[in-house]
Amino acid sequence: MSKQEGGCCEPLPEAPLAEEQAAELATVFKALGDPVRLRLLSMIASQGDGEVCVCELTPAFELSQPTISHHLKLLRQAGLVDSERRGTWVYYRVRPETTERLTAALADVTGERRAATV
Amino acid sequence: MSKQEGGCCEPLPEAPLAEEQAAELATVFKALGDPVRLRLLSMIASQGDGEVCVCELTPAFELSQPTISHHLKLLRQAGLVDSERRGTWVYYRVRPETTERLTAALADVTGERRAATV
DNA sequence: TTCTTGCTTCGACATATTTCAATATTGATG
DNA sequence: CATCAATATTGAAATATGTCGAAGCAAGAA
Repeated sequence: MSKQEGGCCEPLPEAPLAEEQAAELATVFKALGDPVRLRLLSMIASQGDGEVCVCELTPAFELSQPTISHHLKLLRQAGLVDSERRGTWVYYRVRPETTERLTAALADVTGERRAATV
Repeated sequence: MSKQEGGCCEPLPEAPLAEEQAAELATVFKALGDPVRLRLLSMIASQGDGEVCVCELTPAFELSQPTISHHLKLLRQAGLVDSERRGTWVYYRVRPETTERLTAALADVTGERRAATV
């Protein structure tokens, strides 16, 4: 007799998203939670050959070079991109494993169940 | 003669993601960039009837009730959830328009072009 | 009305983030 | 070797964020 139609105030039986997973996911979303990093990622992803040199990215912003470098580092730490040095230049590319897992996780969190989370 | 295979250091011709859109998107991703908010959203989304009372959400965390309220406010401001008061209780539900647009935008930013952005 | 319950808002504090200038590092070149 | 060019790292300042306790507000009950 404690739970009827309008029933309320019973703690949810199970947490759909575990604390650990939430913390991990949050790190990635946090990396996307900045306009500069979003544009950087978009620029990297939209290159046909999948690679972009830092020297192509930096002039697209009215920010100092160290600032861009810092944002790229956060994207890298989130696992969203990878970097490789070739000669003097450093090239960044998207890491599809991460973005695909992220897409799946987003669908999961928002309730658009589409496929099992990898 | 200025752009060959190993060519570099030419600023990208066009920004794939405009500054304005990036700022908007970043707001939503920023809202997801916190473990508590991710779990809140997940809890709201995973309810069969699509609605969850705040009183069901709060006890799932070891945080003060005002803190939970604050996180819910951020989710609401990001357009991810909606709230409605019924009597003493306040119910939250997911806003599918936003989550669907977000999914499309994520695919766009990460290069997984799947469908036109709504 | 007054009381109680559920939730939000306010004010404050500690921590995190964003940004830059200065410096360091790495690799190519003279 | 010395020097230059492309990135990264460091250190510091301004701002933003997460958290709490206290106070405020709305709705039902006595």
